Amino acid sequence: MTSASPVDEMPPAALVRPRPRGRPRKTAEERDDGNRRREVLDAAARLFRQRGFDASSTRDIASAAGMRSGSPFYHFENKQALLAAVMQEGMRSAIQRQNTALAALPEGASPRERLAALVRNHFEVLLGPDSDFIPVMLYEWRRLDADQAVAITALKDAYEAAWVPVLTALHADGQLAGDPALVRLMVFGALNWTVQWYQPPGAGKRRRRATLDDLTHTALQLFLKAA
Amino acid sequence: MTSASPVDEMPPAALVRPRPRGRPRKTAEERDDGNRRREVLDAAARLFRQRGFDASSTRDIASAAGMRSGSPFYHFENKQALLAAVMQEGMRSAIQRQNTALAALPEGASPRERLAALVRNHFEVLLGPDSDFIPVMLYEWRRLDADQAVAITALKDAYEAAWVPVLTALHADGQLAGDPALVRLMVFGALNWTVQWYQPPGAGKRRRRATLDDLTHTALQLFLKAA
DNA sequence: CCTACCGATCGGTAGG
DNA sequence: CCTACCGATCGGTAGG
Repeated sequence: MTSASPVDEMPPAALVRPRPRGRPRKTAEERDDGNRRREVLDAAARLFRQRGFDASSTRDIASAAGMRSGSPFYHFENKQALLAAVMQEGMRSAIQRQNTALAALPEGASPRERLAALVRNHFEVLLGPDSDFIPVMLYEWRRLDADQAVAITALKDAYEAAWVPVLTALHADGQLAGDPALVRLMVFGALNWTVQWYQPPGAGKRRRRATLDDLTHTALQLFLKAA
Repeated sequence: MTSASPVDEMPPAALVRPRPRGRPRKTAEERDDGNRRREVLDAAARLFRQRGFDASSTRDIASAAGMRSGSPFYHFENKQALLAAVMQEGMRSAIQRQNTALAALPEGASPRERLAALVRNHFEVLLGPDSDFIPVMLYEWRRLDADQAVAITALKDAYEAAWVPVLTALHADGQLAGDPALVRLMVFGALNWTVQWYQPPGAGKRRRRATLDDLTHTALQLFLKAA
């Protein structure tokens, strides 16, 4: 700009007149710092997923969280750290859900039943409610720096570790064919790619759309040999 | 900027002294417009794949093609049109390769052999030499406008159309299980996701890395039932 | 295709 | 967390 726009960040006139210290008062709960941080995180996750990291400005995120443009930087050092936080929160939540899903299985659950639980939970994490975080992790890897990538990779490895014994058992049992390392990557590919095309069965349903149970069933049919 | 940088686009001093009309003369072949356009396209594909669309500036692309910053706009109306051109060129080439691969099959090739040819060709298109175009198409969809998306979708549908009868035949034959529409999407997911992790067997091979034949073999093992 | 720019937007910050 | 702002970069263009 040749001369910085003088009304760049002026608040609405209604707010500036009786000098209400910037913003309407929030309740104690809303003003809690951790809470506001969480709102920034949620807004960032949603925008990063919808438009991508680079196409989401920190101003967009601030606005979506009901803040002024500079305020996200009170909670996060920079935009990249916000991205890393979205990914970390996504993985933390995903690992927790996965542990819960596995713990809910009956004692002597078969490898097949275990895989069904893992796949179903994975679809929930990718496509269910509050599912913006993990897709961001899957599709915005490149924006992390080396240190951040290491930290997130550790979480991702922890998440995937639960799959290894299940896939190994199925392979040993003849229900899953092919080099297990490559098979695991391809299975995750088939599952993760749903983010690109899946649309939940909403109100405007011309044809019947697939549910997450449908996806799970189809995936198991596709991958596993014996019934 | 408060005052536009005055040396913003100055050429190197060596070029400015005896006034050689900006640039060293190119040979007739290099000066051909279609050729230069192709160089822009190739540079854009490579950068869009490596860094993503938004993270690749038109200046980066110009520089990679040996041009000044404004020159890509002589060949393409804007950056988005350049992206669409990358995708179109990718699909044009992919469809041509696929037709060639199918035509090379023996007369009575089985559905299994046909699938192997399709999968192997798909890996070539995704991961082989000159494979920047299709990954860009897969991962930069969101940057297209509605009209561009329609045009590219038509090409993508044409490419995928060749798979449908093969998958249908395998399903009818009991070699492929699950709802064919969902199965097709999951198969493409498993294949397309390789872009995220596959690294070709290069010089620095600690362990032996998978070849495209390995990937093809594993994919068929994973998806198909009977031997 | 280069030169020489422009207007807009963006990430980020000092100070309160 | 808001105010008011900065420096940098970016897509794009007129004219040659």
